Order: sequence, then C-alpha cells, then structure tokens
Amino acid sequence: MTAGGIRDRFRAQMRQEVKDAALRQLAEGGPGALSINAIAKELGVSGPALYRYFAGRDALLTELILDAYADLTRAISATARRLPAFAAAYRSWATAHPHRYRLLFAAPPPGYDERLTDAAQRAMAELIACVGPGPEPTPALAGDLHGWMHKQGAEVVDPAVALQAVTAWSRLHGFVSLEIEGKFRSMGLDPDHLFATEVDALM
Amino acid sequence: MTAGGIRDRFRAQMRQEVKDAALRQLAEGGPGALSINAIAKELGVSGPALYRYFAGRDALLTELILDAYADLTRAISATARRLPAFAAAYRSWATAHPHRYRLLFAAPPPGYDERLTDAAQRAMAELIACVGPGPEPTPALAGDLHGWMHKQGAEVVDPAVALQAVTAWSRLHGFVSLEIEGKFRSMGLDPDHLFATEVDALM
DNA sequence: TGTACATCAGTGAACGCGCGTTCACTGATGTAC
DNA sequence: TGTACATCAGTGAACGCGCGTTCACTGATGTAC
Repeated sequence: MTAGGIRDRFRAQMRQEVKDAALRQLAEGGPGALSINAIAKELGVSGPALYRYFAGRDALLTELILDAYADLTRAISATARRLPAFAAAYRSWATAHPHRYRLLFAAPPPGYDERLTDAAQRAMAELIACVGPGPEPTPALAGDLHGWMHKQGAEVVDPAVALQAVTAWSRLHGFVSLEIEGKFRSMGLDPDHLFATEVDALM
Repeated sequence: MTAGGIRDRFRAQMRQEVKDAALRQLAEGGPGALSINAIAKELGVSGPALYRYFAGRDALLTELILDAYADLTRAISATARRLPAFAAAYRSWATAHPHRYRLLFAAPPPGYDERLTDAAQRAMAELIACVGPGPEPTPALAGDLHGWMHKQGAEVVDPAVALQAVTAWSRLHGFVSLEIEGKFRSMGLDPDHLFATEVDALM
C-alpha cells in the first residue's frame, strides 16, 4: 500500500509534475485556465495519459485546493504566535501565490468534499492560537461560536477569542484580496504602507 | 443621434434583455458562465443576432461591470451619509447580487478600459463622504493619498479621511466577500450577528 | 541467472459538446418623397 | 395616401478551436518463480 517501489515513486513524481504544470497555467491564464489537455501538452504527453494520475479535472482541482490550504497553514504556523507575525505571514503567502489564494475562495468543484472544510479549519486553528480575547460577543453569537468550536473538536476556546479570530481573518482577507487584485495600486496607494496601518489597527 | 425613433427604442430594450439574460446566467452558472450563444438561445434567437447589439463578448462583459458599479453606487448614495448606513447598504447590495459583486473584483476583460476605474472611483467617492478622519497616516501614505485624491479631481480631502475610507472599504469587502462565498455559514456562524459586531468596530 | 508473466504508463482515435466570430443573405419595417 | 427605397434585425452555414472523457490497444518494465 505505502510501498516505496520504483513504480510508486515514479507515480508520485509524475503526479507532482502534473500539479506543478497546473499551477503554472493557473498563474498565467487566470482562473478557469485549468485544462487537462493543456497540462498534458506542456508535459509532452497525450491528454488521456493524465487519467493514470487523476480521476479527472475535478479531482485535480480539489487536490490543488487541499495543497494550497496545507501550504498556507504551514506558512502561518511557522511564525511566532502573535497576530502581527501571523498577518505578515498570511499576506506574504497570498501575494507570493495569488492564484492559489484565489483558489481557496473560488467555488469548489461540485460534489461537496469534507476534506476541504477540514483543511480550512486547520488553517483557522492557527489563527485562533495567535489572538487574545476581543470584545465580548453577544449571546447569540457566542452560541454560534461555541457550536463551531465544538464541531471543530479538541480544546475549548473562549468565544471572545474565537470572535477575535474571525474578525481578524475577515479584515485580513479584505486587505489581501484587494491587494492581489491590484485595487490599491490602481488607486496609486502603496500596499506596504497601507498594510502597516491596517495591522496596527488589527489588535 | 439621441433619437427616440421606434427602432432606437427597440434597440435599447433588446440590449437590456440581453444584459438581463446574461446576469441570469451568471447568477446560475457561476462566473465564467457568460456565453453569447447561451444567451441567444435563452432569448430564442440565433447566436450571431446578438452582434447587432454588442461588439462581442468582452464588450458585453464590460457593460455588465459598468452597470454593476453604477447600481452599487446608486444603492450606497441613497443612504444617510454615515458609515453604519453605508456599510449596511453596501452589504445589502452585495448579498442581493453576489454574482454582480464578484464581477467588480474579477479580472476585467482584456484591453484596459478607463471607464472601469472611473466607475470604481465614483463609488469610492460615496464612501469618502460617509467617514470622518481616522488615525493620521504616515507621511509616505499621506503623500499617496494626496496624489490619489488629486488625480480623482474635485474637492480636496483630508488624508486622514481618505485613509479611513480605504480602511473601511477593505474591511467591508473582507466581510462581504467571505459572506457571499458562504464561509461564515460553513462555520455555523450567522452573518447577521457577525456583521453587527463588525460594524460596531468599524468606526 | 534466466525466463514468463502481470502490471501499468502512455497512445491515438473517437465522441459529443460548446465556444466566439465572420459572412452572405432574406425579409420586414420605418421613412422620405 | 401611396409607393419606392434604404435601413437593419435576424438567419443559417461555416470556420477553427478547445474542452473532458472513453476506449481498445501497444509496449516497456518490474517482479515472481
């Protein structure tokens, strides 16, 4: 099953090459530029060959999203557990891989895949570890937050901390997504300057 | 030129029907579901017929984006000039027309169209009218902000006000885009509750 | 060490589909005399 | 009021393209005896 046979190694490497080519095409062609045939051509192989490695276009796309979540989670968990460091790491990852960042928020392939929400929650757990309690949530909201953390399992967290994490994420996402769409630059504003201001206000 | 002849009226109405069908398809099929042929079929007309009304797919898309900006601007300018009212109107418009809201941030059709940035700035001007001065921007940022408002023409605005507007927009966009992608709901959080909290913190 | 076999990567043809766009054309309709 | 003409909406065929996916098949290669 987990054999390290020659064929298995070859398979793993080829799968990675397919994914790399897919990301390259997403980066160049914008979203919706994920084409089995185009990837095959780039790898110098016929289209149907890729079906040895992925069940189809949707399976490949799903894996790219999962990889993106995992990669982002790795990036943000490698920092000090403080909000400014988190924010900087989050932004760095997004601006370095804008097409992958977009993947996280685009409509997922049809066929609800539980692995996607799991991956998202793993990233969120990192953020929760970086914030302190914010304003006390209203009772209704506290109930929601409690239910969410319960479903997520593991440790019980102060709802005021959970709320702070959600708020920070919302603001960070707003900033980062405007930045990668070039909205600040098209207004002649330097994103670095703006970000410093925004991070100061985050806490 | 601006004749009100029968043919002109017919033309205008048909153009509108094309755009309506286009929006319907965007709403159902997700982004990238804008197809000349599919629209024609929905209108019970052959594909090439639409070329009487729009130069091509890109021209149609550009007009949809311009319409969306204009419609959003109308919605937010119809409110009291206070930030909470602005935020509520902005969110209402976005959640009522999520596919059109996405259009505003998706990659515009190739061939840079100055009308698009103009439309965006008109919306931004409404926001500026709703906020008071925030924290004093750093000198570099103040310079950027000054240049931006200068290019935008008209009235001179305190850079601290402009910064506050940009910040509010960034946060609002973060919240709204997470909401319309269903990220809060998938965490079991009620967007209404969250929004109330976020708006409190906006000011 | 040598041989037979099972595994599996990759091919090429085909299916059915949809896309944006052009072109020459028909036929209705508003308009000018 | 009646007629001739210019305008223009819409058609159907065609072009060239790309897509995801299936299928039967070839040929190499690792593996088991």
